[in-house]
Amino acid sequence: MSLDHILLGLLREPQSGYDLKAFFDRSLQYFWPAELSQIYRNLKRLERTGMLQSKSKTSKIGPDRKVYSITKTGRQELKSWLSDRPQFGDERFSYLAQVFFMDECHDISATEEFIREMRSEFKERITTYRKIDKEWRNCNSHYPALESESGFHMHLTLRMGMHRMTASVKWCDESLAAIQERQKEKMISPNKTG
Amino acid sequence: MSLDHILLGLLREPQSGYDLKAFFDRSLQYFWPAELSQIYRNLKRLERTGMLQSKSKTSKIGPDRKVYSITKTGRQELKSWLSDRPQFGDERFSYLAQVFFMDECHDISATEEFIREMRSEFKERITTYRKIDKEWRNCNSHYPALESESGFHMHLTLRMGMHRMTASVKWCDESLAAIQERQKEKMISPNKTG
DNA sequence: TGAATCATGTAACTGGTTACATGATTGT
DNA sequence: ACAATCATGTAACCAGTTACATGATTCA
Repeated sequence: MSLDHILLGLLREPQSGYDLKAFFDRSLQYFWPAELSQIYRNLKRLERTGMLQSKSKTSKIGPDRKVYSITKTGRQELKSWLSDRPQFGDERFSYLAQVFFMDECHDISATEEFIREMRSEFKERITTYRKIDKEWRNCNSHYPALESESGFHMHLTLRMGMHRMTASVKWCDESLAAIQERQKEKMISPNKTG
Repeated sequence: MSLDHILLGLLREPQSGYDLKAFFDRSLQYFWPAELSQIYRNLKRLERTGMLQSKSKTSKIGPDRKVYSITKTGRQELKSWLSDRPQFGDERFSYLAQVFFMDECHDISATEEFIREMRSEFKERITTYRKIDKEWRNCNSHYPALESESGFHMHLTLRMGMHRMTASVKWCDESLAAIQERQKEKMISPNKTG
């Protein structure tokens, strides 16, 4: 179960559930979104099973917080997950399913508009990833060098995001061009399509 | 809920649950995997809510099958889903989470091996997508022209898969090169990393 | 004093997986 | 006769979402 392992990974630095949520929303959410309610639930279970321990801490800012940190058992479990083979085959993309069936609309300009919206989302992601990269550079002077080990691996996932989003934008352009090309052809030699 | 809508989309051609599962495994599974048990459950609900209707058909090969087809209400629901804006923000990739935390292993060659396995999976996907493309070409002489409307949209999603998998392979090569580069540097001027 | 936000949670629900049950048909 | 596979399902479970409850703290 990935969320459990992600929490273990993040809790090498002791943190509260609230802090963890903030971190998810700043970076991890792009490959593993999580809701606060679920984070709290899983933290509880991980403590019950001995993977985590917690203590209440009063803080200058805001009410008391429950700070979790990883135990020896937890670290073992984390390592065992990391030495698993890469886990594929669970990816779901609603928006691709939408494209797949969009001929039902019998209106190619609907597809065009849809792809333009996809394009702008992908572009925005690239900007966001660049911003995150800058933030991390500011926090850690070694980042993204291999010597700052954690930084290096975090950087790798960001690069994957950039590669994929760039490819996705290229796909949008290719698709929009194909649509326009074929519409031109149609105007010259019209054909039944319905 | 995407699975419901995907089933509606597929059932423009009347089919049984078993047939649908076969189709999922041949193509859709790459952006929306589904188990038989869940397909049957959702088909039942879609019939109860008037989106689908079914009739038993005896077949020459094998036992009776329950063939579902879409109703007017179902088609309306399908169209309303297709005219929604693209739905983002639900994507989950366990293997990227694994990379993100892999520094915990303190063993860069583990990362290397992991990325090599990713690479071979991505390569395999490209081959698979090409195979599917060929199959579809054989089934429909118009494919992937815009005139064969459904074919065109199906082709678009395949192209997205190819773009993304190609980009992912490039990421693997870039990452492996970075690791090797940095290991060379280390051998010349060794540094503490733990 | 009252709104915003910090912080932790619970309950009900929906979506998806795994394991199992059942029985017909086909091929050896 | 037996195994494989065709075909439909149920039950128990696990993961994730949405809506709501609670109360402290901060700031205008």
